Amino acid sequence: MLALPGTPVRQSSVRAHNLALVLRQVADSANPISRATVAAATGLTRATVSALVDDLVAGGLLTELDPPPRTGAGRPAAGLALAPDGPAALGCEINVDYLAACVVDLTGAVRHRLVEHADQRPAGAAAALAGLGRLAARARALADADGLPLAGAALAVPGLVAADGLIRVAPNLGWQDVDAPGLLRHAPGLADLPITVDNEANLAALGELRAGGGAPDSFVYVSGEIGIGAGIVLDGALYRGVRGWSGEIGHVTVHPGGRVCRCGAHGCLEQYAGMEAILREAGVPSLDQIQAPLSSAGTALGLALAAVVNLLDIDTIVLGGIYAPLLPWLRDHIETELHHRVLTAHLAPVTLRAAVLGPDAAMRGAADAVIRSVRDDPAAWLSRAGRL
Amino acid sequence: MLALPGTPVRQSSVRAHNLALVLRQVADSANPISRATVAAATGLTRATVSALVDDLVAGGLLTELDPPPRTGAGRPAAGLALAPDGPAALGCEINVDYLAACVVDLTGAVRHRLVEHADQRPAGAAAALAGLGRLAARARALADADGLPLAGAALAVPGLVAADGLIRVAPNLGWQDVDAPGLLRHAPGLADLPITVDNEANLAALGELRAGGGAPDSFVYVSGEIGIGAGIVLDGALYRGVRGWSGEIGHVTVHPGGRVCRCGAHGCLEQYAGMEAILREAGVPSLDQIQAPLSSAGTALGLALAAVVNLLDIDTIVLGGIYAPLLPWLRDHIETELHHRVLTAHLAPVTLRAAVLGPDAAMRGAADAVIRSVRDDPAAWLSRAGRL
DNA sequence: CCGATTTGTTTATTGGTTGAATTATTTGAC
DNA sequence: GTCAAATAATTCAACCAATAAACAAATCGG
Repeated sequence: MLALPGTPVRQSSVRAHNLALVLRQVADSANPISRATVAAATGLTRATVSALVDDLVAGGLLTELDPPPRTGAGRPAAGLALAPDGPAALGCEINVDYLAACVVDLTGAVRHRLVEHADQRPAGAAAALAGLGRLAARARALADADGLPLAGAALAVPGLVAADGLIRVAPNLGWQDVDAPGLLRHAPGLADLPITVDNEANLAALGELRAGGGAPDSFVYVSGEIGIGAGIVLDGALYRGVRGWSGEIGHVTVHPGGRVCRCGAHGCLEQYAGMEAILREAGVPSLDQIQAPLSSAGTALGLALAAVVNLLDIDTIVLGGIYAPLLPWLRDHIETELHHRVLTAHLAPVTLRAAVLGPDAAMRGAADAVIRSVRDDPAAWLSRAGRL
Repeated sequence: MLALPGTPVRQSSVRAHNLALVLRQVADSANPISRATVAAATGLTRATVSALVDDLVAGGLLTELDPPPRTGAGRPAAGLALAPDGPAALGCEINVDYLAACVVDLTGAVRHRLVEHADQRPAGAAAALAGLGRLAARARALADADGLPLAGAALAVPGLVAADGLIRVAPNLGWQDVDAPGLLRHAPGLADLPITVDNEANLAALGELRAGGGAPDSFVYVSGEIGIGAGIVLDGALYRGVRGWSGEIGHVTVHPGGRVCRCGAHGCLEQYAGMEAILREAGVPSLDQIQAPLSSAGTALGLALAAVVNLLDIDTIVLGGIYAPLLPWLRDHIETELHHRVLTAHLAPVTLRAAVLGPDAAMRGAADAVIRSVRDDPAAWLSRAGRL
């Protein structure tokens, strides 16, 4: 995608697109890759690729490495790879019982990781965001020490986030209408960085898209915590919805007329498959006693996921949060419902997978979102880097 | 969108993009519009716009009209508008009890419309497609008489269609694995035209997107017939799903453990809000006696639509097929469920609307899909027209 | 040591947009 | 009735980016 529809295209947009194309080709290659290979893979000329690579190297996004092992006759290739000292990202997360921040470099490697366990509910939003600001400042200092320039910061929160970053509701934190970007803009660690705020499940889904061992480019990520959220990835891009509130699978009805939910409705998934529901039914949480509640949780999840698959024709479901370790006990129940209720189940299978990133998924996804924005539009970074 | 991500961009793609940009600007304007206005609106130079318009006029996509009423001093503008004699499209539909074809010109006007009522089930797929071929031939003759070149044909069918146009299942026709494009390619009226096949609800949704009085660019179109399908439009584009089978809302569970559906599952929406379900409960179809079944149909619909809104954060639902005329009796029941079950209902309203196109929606949408493809990529038509 | 081979760079050409100058056509003022 | 102002559209030189083809660099195999 070169330009948004509705915007004119000039020659510079061509260059911007092709810079991104070359960068992506290098990023997607496991090993260092030569200019000639990039040219062959993209369809651009070797001359053009050389010129583009020059810009990317000058801008600190690519580095030239020792050539890969020789393979035959001819001049040896110069290896290209993402610059480990290129623009890095600050990924942050606020959740009910912890604050976290991490620094991820352009190659996707986690350079630093800071976590502060503490219940965030008593002190309120302002205190939590102030605490996060301090954590971010520490992370930033570590990045500075490594000589890493920061391209931006992203924050994952368990709630509904508007397009401008305003947190409209975070039920499990008890927050409402919190201006997170406004409060963070003055934090010492974040003062001059572009900050984005997004829903925790959305960002975790992005994290899986990037890091997940061969995640397909359309899937649904289900994040099971106290609440249940989902991140919907369609054709390799997060689908946020008209107002940014997509993925509220926790409030899909699975038993009309069933238990009352915190949201006021009856029979929401959250009341049958949320963490509290499972623990409530289990009593003492030994593995044996958790079998029965997991059966009803799995069935409820399967019911809701069947609706997702029927509506969206998704072929992969990734379970994260508490569901990832529980998947062996949930799988049969979920798959029974999927097979039974998905119209196309007999035409093509639906894959059910556990998330690979674990509890860091949202924070990693937040950082990845920033890294991805640089990788997707290197021209913007180059002109920004030129101005600094 | 200039090029698919992953493809290189050359100067010719710039031209293709800007041709589409100019054409869209003219198409979206209610009145004839001048080159200067297009330039101002798009951000392109007047010189560039002139050059692009020259190509579009030469290719038969635009025509120059008398200027709009004068407004002040200065040379009067030449009015530009879509050419009514430009490339037209053949829209076709096969449904349980009729065949239909229409010719729609570049401006979106329906030039011809042919419908043949007859139950298509007894004779089988080959006979139905042969009948459609004859109908298409008649439509094509009418287009030829008007001097309209045809850009392509699209066919709407009530079933699951694979990416290559193969009809995998059409439950209400009793079809399975029908190679519609293959059978139609040899029909006299369609011999040399590119043919696409798509699901009826998908195409009807596209029709509403174009024709619908101010349809927003993300909505769900629900097509109520014997079966219930949905077309999902996200950000102005049809979302088809990984395999093209999205929108199967008819088989979303609304009463787990409820009535057995034709698909084998229990409690599918179709069993509570499908045409047969409504008529079965109503007995004699007088308006008074239909109140009670509409109440349970509306509630079931609301339940399924609440899931759609919770998952996709859609703010508009368009009801078509039998639901359009029944909306006054359904509205309260649907809205009650939406208000009760949509997590974000109190933050932003969900609009419920009847379709404006009526029973022709799918056929119109089929034609519109072809017209849209020309409008979205005029460069392709120009080079094709040049070769002919 | 020399030809074959592959990588990367240089150079002239081409396609397409831009910006400024130019031409065309009208309104309004004197 | 003529001229100045205003707006629309076209022409033309300059520029930017990609291309193609020739060229330079570096290695292997004999």
